[in-house]
Amino acid sequence: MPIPSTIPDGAAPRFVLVATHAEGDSGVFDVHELRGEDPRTAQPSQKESLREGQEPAEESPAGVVLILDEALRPLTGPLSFSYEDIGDLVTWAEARALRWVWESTRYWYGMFLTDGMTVERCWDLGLCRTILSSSPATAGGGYAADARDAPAGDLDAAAPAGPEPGAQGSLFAAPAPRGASAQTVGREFAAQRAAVPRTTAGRKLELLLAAESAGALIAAEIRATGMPWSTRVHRALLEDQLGPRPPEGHRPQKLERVVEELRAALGAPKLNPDSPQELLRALHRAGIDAASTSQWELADHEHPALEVLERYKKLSRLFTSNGWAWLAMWVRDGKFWPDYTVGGVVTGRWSARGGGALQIPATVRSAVRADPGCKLVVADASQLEPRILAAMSRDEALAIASTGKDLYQAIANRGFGGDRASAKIVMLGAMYGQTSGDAGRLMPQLAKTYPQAVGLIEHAAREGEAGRNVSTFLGRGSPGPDDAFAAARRAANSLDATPADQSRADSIARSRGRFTRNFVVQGTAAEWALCWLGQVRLGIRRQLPDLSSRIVFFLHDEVMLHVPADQADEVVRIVHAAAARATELVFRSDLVETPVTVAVVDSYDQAK
DNA sequence: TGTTAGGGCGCG
DNA sequence: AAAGCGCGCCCTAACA
Repeated sequence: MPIPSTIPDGAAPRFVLVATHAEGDSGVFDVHELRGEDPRTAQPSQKESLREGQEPAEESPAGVVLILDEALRPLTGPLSFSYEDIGDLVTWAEARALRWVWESTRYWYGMFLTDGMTVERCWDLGLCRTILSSSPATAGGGYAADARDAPAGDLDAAAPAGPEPGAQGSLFAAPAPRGASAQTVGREFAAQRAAVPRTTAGRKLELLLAAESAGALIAAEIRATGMPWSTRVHRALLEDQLGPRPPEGHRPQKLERVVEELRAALGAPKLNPDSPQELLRALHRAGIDAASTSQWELADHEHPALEVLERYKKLSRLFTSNGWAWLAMWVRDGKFWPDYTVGGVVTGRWSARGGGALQIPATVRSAVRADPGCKLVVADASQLEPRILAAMSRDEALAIASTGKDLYQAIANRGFGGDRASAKIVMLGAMYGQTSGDAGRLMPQLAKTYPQAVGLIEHAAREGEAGRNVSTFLGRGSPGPDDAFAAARRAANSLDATPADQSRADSIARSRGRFTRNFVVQGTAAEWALCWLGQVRLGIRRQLPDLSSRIVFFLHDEVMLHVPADQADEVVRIVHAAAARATELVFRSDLVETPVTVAVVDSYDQAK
């Protein structure tokens, strides 16, 4: 592609804006309609139906790019590209450290990766829009409304200060066409940049947007790489615990035997143990006075059948959730393929769909194995949430407690007579809003010893109870109260409110308080983890540029890399350094320590 | 027959 | 009666 030759002398390209078409173009699909689709696996019929016109020739344009400078002035006109020839552009842009701006990293970068191309930085407009729309840090909090209501041209005029746009007028002043044209994408990008204020809050927000976008790159890379998974080991494990693979619709032998044992123990020969109703009735008949069949409830009861039931539940879980059917569905070519949704949780955590990627049970982790000559580097941020709370609240006492290896022991030693178990319960209880039991009883002591930390989460709880929103440290806003909250409050405030109305409203308010209380901590921890992950990625790209060490899994505060054995030591160093750097980036302070535990292993079960 | 709600449990 | 937070997935049961 003749990109470089079209750039004026002296111009400084900063962004590569990617869209499906220029205004007036047709014959290419609309990225909005493809969102959520995997370009690699989408059925041909679906893909083709999105193209207006003839058979999709191999040479057909896949989209257009526009090179922009810092002031978002286009340095080129919209240039069509096809998958076949975008490689030169990627090389050119990466050599200049440009940031790729697009609506969906999942879509565009997924495509790049299929063709073996990587990029270093991006701005994911879809993800950033979600953050900006609800962040209290956006100028006046009105980004969403502005973006919707502003007349054409205004958004461009409101772009951040910089060199004035050329006299010929900006491309983005044009009226919005339908679909993701370069003009639409450009206008959205300008609006998003303008929404970030030049304040401390804006600086934090910018970090969050960058981290979220980096996360999107990583999620796409994990999706393209897959997590090494040994079908052989998994099958052996299943046969060992369940017996041979049963015919469709049948229980495996060993599971069936446990069912028989359970029926005998409960004197219920036809019991279906998967039916909570039937099971509860059978328990009652056997003299077990339980209110539900959950393991938590049954732990308080004593009966020979309960040990059998527990064994049944464990094995049944393995069979239904991670058995042969799961293996056939989700493991291909020796890999499990996690499909992440970046920012899929309101707090900013990732969610995942398909295969339960974020719930891989300990029982099957031995099937996650490094290739020959390779290692898994498994790292997790120890006791992350209380450390995050210490940092975001600037609680000096808790910061001091964070400098040891074991935060809970340090808390125990100051205020709880050295009792680690109690210290942990009360700390977790404080972050989750527990009021009962030991957690509730010890709370006053925690509040006295760590007033800043407890004050922060108590304040978040009060805000939530009052129906107001809270925000993470970097500025991700919580969702507002739901309809049930408002309805309950209306009912409680009405003239003929009953005590029941009042207690219901109180209950819902407290529930929201627990949510907002936890939101600030869980959400800020997610931001830290995202920065950590981003720094791990950058470290690998820069220090091990052959890209054979790869991030293959991410789970809230844990990351796994698959690396050549001779790179393992360097990766371990990178992972540690990235954690320290993340803390500096987010909190601009190193008073609180955020140590990570790193294991170099051959299989996942060997980590911790 | 297909959809939805809720119990239960895996992960952090 | 109230009950520590956030998820996804499997199952049954209820309902259209």
